[in-house]
Amino acid sequence: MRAELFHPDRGEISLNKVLHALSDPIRRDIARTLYEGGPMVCGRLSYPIAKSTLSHHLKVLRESGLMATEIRGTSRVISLRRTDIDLRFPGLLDAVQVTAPAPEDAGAAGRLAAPQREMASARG
Amino acid sequence: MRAELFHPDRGEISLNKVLHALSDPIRRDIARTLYEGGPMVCGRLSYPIAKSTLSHHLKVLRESGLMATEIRGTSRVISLRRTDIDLRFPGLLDAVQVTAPAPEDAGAAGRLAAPQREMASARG
DNA sequence: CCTCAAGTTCGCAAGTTGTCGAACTTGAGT
DNA sequence: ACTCAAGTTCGACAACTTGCGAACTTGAGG
Repeated sequence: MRAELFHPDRGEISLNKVLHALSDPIRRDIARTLYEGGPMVCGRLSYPIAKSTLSHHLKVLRESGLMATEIRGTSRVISLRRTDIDLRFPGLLDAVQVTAPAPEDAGAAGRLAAPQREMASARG
Repeated sequence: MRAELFHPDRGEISLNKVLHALSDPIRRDIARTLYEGGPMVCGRLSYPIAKSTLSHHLKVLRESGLMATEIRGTSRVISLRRTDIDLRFPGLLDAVQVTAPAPEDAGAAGRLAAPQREMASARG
Protein backbone atom coordinates (compact mmCIF):
# COMPACT_ATOMS: atom_id res chain seq x y z
CA MET A 1 0.00 0.00 0.00
CA ARG A 2 3.00 2.26 0.30
CA ALA A 3 3.47 2.57 -3.46
CA GLU A 4 1.20 4.79 -5.48
CA LEU A 5 -1.67 2.99 -7.11
CA PHE A 6 -1.77 2.56 -10.86
CA HIS A 7 -3.81 5.09 -12.80
CA PRO A 8 -3.69 5.16 -16.61
CA ASP A 9 -2.77 8.48 -18.19
CA ARG A 10 -5.61 10.27 -19.85
CA GLY A 11 -4.32 9.41 -23.30
CA GLU A 12 -4.04 5.76 -22.40
CA ILE A 13 -7.61 5.28 -21.28
CA SER A 14 -9.10 2.51 -23.39
CA LEU A 15 -12.69 2.58 -24.53
CA ASN A 16 -12.85 -1.19 -24.28
CA LYS A 17 -11.89 -1.16 -20.64
CA VAL A 18 -14.11 1.77 -19.82
CA LEU A 19 -17.12 0.12 -21.43
CA HIS A 20 -16.34 -3.14 -19.73
CA ALA A 21 -16.09 -1.38 -16.39
CA LEU A 22 -19.41 0.37 -16.97
CA SER A 23 -21.20 -2.77 -18.08
CA ASP A 24 -21.46 -3.95 -14.48
CA PRO A 25 -24.44 -2.37 -12.70
CA ILE A 26 -22.64 -2.04 -9.38
CA ARG A 27 -19.69 -0.31 -10.96
CA ARG A 28 -21.91 2.00 -12.95
CA ASP A 29 -23.77 2.83 -9.77
CA ILE A 30 -20.51 3.62 -8.02
CA ALA A 31 -19.60 5.95 -10.86
CA ARG A 32 -22.97 7.65 -10.58
CA THR A 33 -22.61 7.99 -6.84
CA LEU A 34 -19.22 9.62 -7.30
CA TYR A 35 -20.63 11.92 -9.93
CA GLU A 36 -23.43 13.01 -7.63
CA GLY A 37 -21.59 13.14 -4.35
CA GLY A 38 -18.07 14.00 -5.41
CA PRO A 39 -14.99 12.39 -3.90
CA MET A 40 -15.66 10.17 -0.92
CA VAL A 41 -14.11 7.57 1.28
CA CYS A 42 -14.80 4.21 -0.31
CA GLY A 43 -16.17 2.80 2.94
CA ARG A 44 -19.22 4.99 2.51
CA LEU A 45 -20.34 2.86 -0.38
CA SER A 46 -22.61 0.15 0.87
CA TYR A 47 -23.67 -2.64 -1.39
CA PRO A 48 -24.79 -6.16 -0.57
CA ILE A 49 -21.39 -7.59 -1.48
CA ALA A 50 -18.30 -8.56 0.45
CA LYS A 51 -15.57 -6.02 1.11
CA SER A 52 -13.21 -7.95 -1.12
CA THR A 53 -15.68 -7.84 -3.97
CA LEU A 54 -16.13 -4.11 -3.60
CA SER A 55 -12.38 -3.74 -3.55
CA HIS A 56 -12.22 -5.67 -6.81
CA HIS A 57 -14.81 -3.41 -8.44
CA LEU A 58 -12.96 -0.32 -7.32
CA LYS A 59 -9.79 -1.71 -8.80
CA VAL A 60 -11.51 -2.33 -12.14
CA LEU A 61 -12.85 1.21 -12.12
CA ARG A 62 -9.47 2.67 -11.23
CA GLU A 63 -7.49 0.66 -13.76
CA SER A 64 -9.97 1.46 -16.51
CA GLY A 65 -9.27 5.13 -15.90
CA LEU A 66 -12.75 6.04 -14.75
CA MET A 67 -11.84 6.59 -11.13
CA ALA A 68 -8.93 7.91 -9.11
CA THR A 69 -7.91 6.71 -5.67
CA GLU A 70 -6.02 8.81 -3.16
CA ILE A 71 -4.69 7.29 0.04
CA ARG A 72 -5.71 9.16 3.18
CA GLY A 73 -4.46 7.39 6.27
CA THR A 74 -6.24 4.07 6.51
CA SER A 75 -8.93 5.20 4.13
CA ARG A 76 -8.99 5.83 0.41
CA VAL A 77 -10.70 8.72 -1.21
CA ILE A 78 -12.16 7.77 -4.55
CA SER A 79 -13.32 10.17 -7.21
CA LEU A 80 -14.58 10.11 -10.76
CA ARG A 81 -12.02 11.27 -13.34
CA ARG A 82 -14.65 13.41 -14.90
CA THR A 83 -12.46 15.81 -16.83
CA ASP A 84 -10.29 13.06 -18.25
CA ILE A 85 -13.26 11.01 -19.39
CA ASP A 86 -15.06 14.04 -20.77
CA LEU A 87 -12.01 15.00 -22.80
CA ARG A 88 -11.26 11.53 -24.06
CA PHE A 89 -14.81 10.31 -24.64
CA PRO A 90 -17.09 13.33 -24.83
CA GLY A 91 -20.66 12.63 -23.87
CA LEU A 92 -19.95 9.17 -22.54
CA LEU A 93 -20.82 9.83 -18.92
CA ASP A 94 -24.12 11.37 -19.95
CA ALA A 95 -24.89 8.59 -22.40
CA VAL A 96 -24.35 5.81 -19.90
CA GLN A 97 -26.43 7.68 -17.34
CA VAL A 98 -23.63 8.20 -14.88
CA THR A 99 -24.87 11.76 -14.72
CA ALA A 100 -28.47 10.72 -14.13
CA PRO A 101 -29.84 12.02 -10.83
CA ALA A 102 -30.99 8.78 -9.21
CA PRO A 103 -31.46 5.08 -9.92
CA GLU A 104 -35.25 5.48 -9.75
CA ASP A 105 -35.22 6.60 -13.36
CA ALA A 106 -32.69 4.16 -14.70
CA GLY A 107 -35.25 1.90 -16.32
CA ALA A 108 -35.32 -1.88 -16.54
CA ALA A 109 -31.66 -2.26 -15.71
CA GLY A 110 -32.32 -3.63 -12.24
CA ARG A 111 -32.34 -2.00 -8.87
CA LEU A 112 -29.45 -2.03 -6.46
CA ALA A 113 -29.06 -1.39 -2.80
CA ALA A 114 -28.55 2.32 -2.55
CA PRO A 115 -25.23 3.44 -1.16
CA GLN A 116 -25.45 5.78 1.79
CA ARG A 117 -25.83 9.06 0.04
CA GLU A 118 -25.46 11.35 3.00
CA MET A 119 -24.31 14.90 2.71
CA ALA A 120 -20.58 14.53 3.05
CA SER A 121 -20.18 15.45 6.69
CA ALA A 122 -21.20 13.02 9.41
CA ARG A 123 -18.20 11.03 10.47
CA GLY A 124 -16.27 11.93 13.54
CA MET B 1 -35.37 -20.47 -38.13
CA ARG B 2 -39.02 -20.36 -38.96
CA ALA B 3 -39.95 -18.40 -35.87
CA GLU B 4 -39.19 -14.72 -35.69
CA LEU B 5 -35.98 -13.93 -33.91
CA PHE B 6 -36.09 -12.28 -30.52
CA HIS B 7 -35.70 -8.51 -30.49
CA PRO B 8 -36.28 -6.58 -27.28
CA ASP B 9 -38.81 -3.77 -27.49
CA ARG B 10 -37.34 -0.32 -27.42
CA GLY B 11 -38.48 0.23 -23.87
CA GLU B 12 -36.95 -3.04 -22.74
CA ILE B 13 -33.46 -2.35 -24.04
CA SER B 14 -31.13 -2.66 -21.08
CA LEU B 15 -28.14 -0.40 -20.70
CA ASN B 16 -26.24 -3.21 -19.03
CA LYS B 17 -26.62 -5.48 -22.01
CA VAL B 18 -25.93 -2.73 -24.50
CA LEU B 19 -22.72 -1.74 -22.73
CA HIS B 20 -21.68 -5.33 -22.44
CA ALA B 21 -22.30 -5.85 -26.13
CA LEU B 22 -20.28 -2.77 -26.99
CA SER B 23 -17.38 -3.68 -24.73
CA ASP B 24 -16.18 -6.24 -27.26
CA PRO B 25 -14.11 -4.64 -30.01
CA ILE B 26 -15.44 -6.90 -32.76
CA ARG B 27 -19.02 -6.19 -31.81
CA ARG B 28 -18.36 -2.48 -31.62
CA ASP B 29 -16.77 -2.65 -35.03
CA ILE B 30 -19.80 -4.45 -36.42
CA ALA B 31 -22.01 -1.74 -35.01
CA ARG B 32 -19.80 0.91 -36.61
CA THR B 33 -19.89 -0.92 -39.93
CA LEU B 34 -23.67 -1.04 -39.81
CA TYR B 35 -23.79 2.63 -38.93
CA GLU B 36 -21.59 3.52 -41.88
CA GLY B 37 -22.90 1.12 -44.46
CA GLY B 38 -26.51 0.68 -43.45
CA PRO B 39 -28.30 -2.67 -43.46
CA MET B 40 -26.38 -5.52 -45.00
CA VAL B 41 -26.31 -9.27 -45.33
CA CYS B 42 -24.31 -10.58 -42.42
CA GLY B 43 -22.11 -12.63 -44.71
CA ARG B 44 -20.54 -9.41 -45.92
CA LEU B 45 -18.85 -8.97 -42.60
CA SER B 46 -15.43 -10.54 -42.69
CA TYR B 47 -13.44 -10.94 -39.53
CA PRO B 48 -10.72 -13.40 -38.70
CA ILE B 49 -13.11 -15.56 -36.67
CA ALA B 50 -15.16 -18.64 -37.39
CA LYS B 51 -18.69 -18.38 -38.72
CA SER B 52 -20.06 -19.77 -35.49
CA THR B 53 -18.24 -17.12 -33.49
CA LEU B 54 -19.55 -14.35 -35.70
CA SER B 55 -23.02 -15.80 -35.33
CA HIS B 56 -22.60 -15.63 -31.58
CA HIS B 57 -21.55 -11.96 -31.70
CA LEU B 58 -24.51 -11.12 -33.90
CA LYS B 59 -26.80 -12.83 -31.43
CA VAL B 60 -25.38 -10.80 -28.56
CA LEU B 61 -25.86 -7.61 -30.56
CA ARG B 62 -29.40 -8.54 -31.51
CA GLU B 63 -30.49 -9.61 -28.05
CA SER B 64 -29.01 -6.51 -26.50
CA GLY B 65 -31.27 -4.44 -28.72
CA LEU B 66 -28.50 -2.78 -30.70
CA MET B 67 -29.16 -4.63 -33.92
CA ALA B 68 -32.10 -6.03 -35.84
CA THR B 69 -32.08 -9.12 -38.01
CA GLU B 70 -34.48 -9.73 -40.86
CA ILE B 71 -34.63 -13.07 -42.60
CA ARG B 72 -34.31 -12.88 -46.37
CA GLY B 73 -34.28 -16.29 -47.87
CA THR B 74 -31.16 -18.08 -46.70
CA SER B 75 -29.52 -14.81 -45.73
CA ARG B 76 -30.13 -12.39 -42.90
CA VAL B 77 -30.10 -8.69 -43.25
CA ILE B 78 -28.73 -7.01 -40.16
CA SER B 79 -29.09 -3.36 -39.27
CA LEU B 80 -28.34 -1.01 -36.43
CA ARG B 81 -31.42 -0.02 -34.42
CA ARG B 82 -30.27 3.52 -34.56
CA THR B 83 -33.53 5.28 -33.81
CA ASP B 84 -34.33 3.01 -30.88
CA ILE B 85 -30.90 3.45 -29.36
CA ASP B 86 -30.89 7.19 -29.96
CA LEU B 87 -34.25 7.55 -28.27
CA ARG B 88 -33.46 5.32 -25.35
CA PHE B 89 -29.83 6.31 -24.78
CA PRO B 90 -29.25 9.65 -26.48
CA GLY B 91 -25.66 10.26 -27.45
CA LEU B 92 -24.55 6.73 -26.73
CA LEU B 93 -23.63 5.76 -30.28
CA ASP B 94 -21.56 8.91 -30.62
CA ALA B 95 -19.92 8.47 -27.25
CA VAL B 96 -18.79 4.92 -27.91
CA GLN B 97 -17.51 5.94 -31.34
CA VAL B 98 -19.92 3.80 -33.29
CA THR B 99 -20.46 6.89 -35.42
CA ALA B 100 -16.75 7.46 -35.94
CA PRO B 101 -15.79 7.36 -39.61
CA ALA B 102 -13.13 4.66 -39.60
CA PRO B 103 -11.11 2.48 -37.24
CA GLU B 104 -7.92 4.36 -38.20
CA ASP B 105 -8.86 7.03 -35.70
CA ALA B 106 -10.14 4.81 -32.94
CA GLY B 107 -7.05 5.14 -30.79
CA ALA B 108 -5.27 2.52 -28.71
CA ALA B 109 -8.19 0.12 -28.77
CA GLY B 110 -6.56 -2.26 -31.25
CA ARG B 111 -6.99 -2.77 -34.94
CA LEU B 112 -9.29 -5.32 -36.52
CA ALA B 113 -9.62 -6.87 -39.92
CA ALA B 114 -11.78 -4.52 -41.90
CA PRO B 115 -15.09 -5.89 -43.10
CA GLN B 116 -15.81 -5.44 -46.78
CA ARG B 117 -17.26 -1.99 -46.80
CA GLU B 118 -18.80 -1.82 -50.24
CA MET B 119 -21.46 0.65 -51.18
CA ALA B 120 -24.72 -0.91 -50.13
CA SER B 121 -26.38 -1.57 -53.46
CA ALA B 122 -26.27 -5.12 -54.72
CA ARG B 123 -29.39 -6.59 -53.23
CA GLY B 124 -31.57 -8.76 -55.45
C1' DC C 1 -34.58 -35.43 -54.57
C1' DC C 2 -29.90 -33.88 -54.40
C1' DT C 3 -26.77 -30.32 -53.70
C1' DC C 4 -25.04 -25.91 -52.54
C1' DA C 5 -24.96 -21.64 -49.76
C1' DA C 6 -25.96 -19.18 -45.56
C1' DG C 7 -26.30 -19.27 -40.89
C1' DT C 8 -27.43 -21.48 -36.43
C1' DT C 9 -26.81 -24.73 -32.84
C1' DC C 10 -24.15 -28.03 -30.26
C1' DG C 11 -20.43 -29.67 -27.70
C1' DC C 12 -15.85 -28.48 -26.03
C1' DA C 13 -11.48 -25.97 -24.44
C1' DA C 14 -9.39 -22.02 -22.45
C1' DG C 15 -9.61 -17.82 -20.34
C1' DT C 16 -12.12 -14.18 -17.67
C1' DT C 17 -15.39 -12.46 -14.22
C1' DG C 18 -17.91 -11.84 -9.93
C1' DT C 19 -18.21 -13.59 -5.62
C1' DC C 20 -16.81 -15.17 -1.06
C1' DG C 21 -14.04 -15.91 3.29
C1' DA C 22 -9.68 -15.86 5.44
C1' DA C 23 -5.44 -13.82 6.05
C1' DC C 24 -2.73 -9.84 5.62
C1' DT C 25 -1.08 -4.70 5.74
C1' DT C 26 -1.31 -0.15 7.29
C1' DG C 27 -2.46 3.78 10.10
C1' DA C 28 -4.57 5.60 14.26
C1' DG C 29 -5.81 5.50 19.07
C1' DT C 30 -5.05 3.99 23.66
C1' DA D 1 2.85 -2.73 22.15
C1' DC D 2 -1.84 -3.95 21.58
C1' DT D 3 -6.04 -3.40 19.36
C1' DC D 4 -9.30 -1.71 16.14
C1' DA D 5 -10.78 0.00 11.61
C1' DA D 6 -10.17 0.22 6.64
C1' DG D 7 -8.96 -1.99 2.71
C1' DT D 8 -6.16 -5.24 -0.08
C1' DT D 9 -4.59 -9.68 -1.48
C1' DC D 10 -4.98 -14.67 -1.94
C1' DG D 11 -7.12 -19.01 -3.15
C1' DA D 12 -11.13 -21.07 -4.51
C1' DC D 13 -15.26 -21.69 -7.21
C1' DA D 14 -19.25 -21.31 -10.29
C1' DA D 15 -20.83 -18.86 -14.18
C1' DC D 16 -19.95 -16.76 -18.22
C1' DT D 17 -17.18 -15.54 -22.65
C1' DT D 18 -14.80 -16.22 -26.69
C1' DG D 19 -13.19 -19.22 -29.69
C1' DC D 20 -13.33 -23.52 -32.73
C1' DG D 21 -15.12 -27.42 -35.68
C1' DA D 22 -18.79 -30.48 -36.72
C1' DA D 23 -23.42 -31.24 -37.45
C1' DC D 24 -27.74 -29.35 -38.42
C1' DT D 25 -31.62 -26.37 -40.68
C1' DT D 26 -33.50 -23.73 -44.27
C1' DG D 27 -34.17 -21.85 -48.81
C1' DA D 28 -32.90 -21.84 -53.70
C1' DG D 29 -31.89 -24.22 -57.93
C1' DG D 30 -31.03 -28.00 -61.07
